[in-house]
Amino acid sequence: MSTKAPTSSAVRLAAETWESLFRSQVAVMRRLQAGPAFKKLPIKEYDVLFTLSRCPTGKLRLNEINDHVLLSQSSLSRLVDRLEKRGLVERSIAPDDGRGILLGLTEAGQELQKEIGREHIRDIAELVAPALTAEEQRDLLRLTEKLQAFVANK
Amino acid sequence: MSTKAPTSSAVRLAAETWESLFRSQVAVMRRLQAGPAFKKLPIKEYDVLFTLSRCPTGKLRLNEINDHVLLSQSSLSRLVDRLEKRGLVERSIAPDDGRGILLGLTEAGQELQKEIGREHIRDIAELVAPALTAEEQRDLLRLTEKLQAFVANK
DNA sequence: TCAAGATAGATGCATTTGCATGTATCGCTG
DNA sequence: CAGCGATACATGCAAATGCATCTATCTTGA
Repeated sequence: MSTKAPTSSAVRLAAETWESLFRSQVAVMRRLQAGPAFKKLPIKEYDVLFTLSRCPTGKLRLNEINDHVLLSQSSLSRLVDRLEKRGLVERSIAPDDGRGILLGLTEAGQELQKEIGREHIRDIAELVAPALTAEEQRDLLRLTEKLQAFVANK
Repeated sequence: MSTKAPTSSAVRLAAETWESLFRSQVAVMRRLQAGPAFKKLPIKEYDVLFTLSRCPTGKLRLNEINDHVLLSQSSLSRLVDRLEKRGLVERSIAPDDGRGILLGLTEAGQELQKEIGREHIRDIAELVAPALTAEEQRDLLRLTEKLQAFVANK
């Protein structure tokens, strides 16, 4: 395996790249979460509904969801409590693992996700589409996917 | 001014791009904040020290700092309280605006920032540098800067 | 120049978060 | 197959966060 020391310029480039990725995410997120759609439901809670809506089976384990969001396990547990109290999701015991909890959207949860989602995707498009050409967006998509894939397997 | 309606594929591309940018940020941030350096100081508090350390004058207004972080004004105010109580920063009144507060690093704040910064930049490099080539990193840097610049002036 | 609205930052209070820990189930090993 | 460490999720509690509001200062316009 390769263990050559990184040059200081390589370290600097990586740091600047991350810094810029991070700040751009902050700038975009700030705008998005200020949108009127997120008066109904905080964006972090929406994100869980969204994640469930994208899942082919319609149900996900809490630990799988936890990998997608920047929240501790206990915070996610209580966030799901809130969603459940509002009747937007339902917990059920994972059939293949008695410790696990499967989370699924209720009818009301699906509807609210779609409703917020329509506004949200419009806000995203207004912010991102005019900032970068289609080709630049495809590049950015590819690079962030590659970065994420690497980080996930480490 | 141009007001042509975006095509649905353009909307979809923008949404996927943002989603990927966001998830990659979550994945990287999760790793970074788990680093041992952030036992000493939470990453959000470090970020304020870092921002101050990068500033040519060494001092910044609270509202300027607030633009860089994903925190409400009141949360930043109290975060700065904590930093001040630990002797890492000092508040002073902005000379040109009696309402404004200038924040600067103390000696101890500079030292702690450098100390954490050394570990932090190493973690970043270990995560980002092997994931993307130097050219890819330069592309990602350029694209996220462009996105951020657009969002900032909107 | 002074009154009215705007802006910067601080603070009370309810909500959200994370850490440490608890409970239950799983999987492995002897 | 019994026991023991590991894993999944929940919960008590202290700390952090955001919203609404407050105070102080600035800016504008009559």
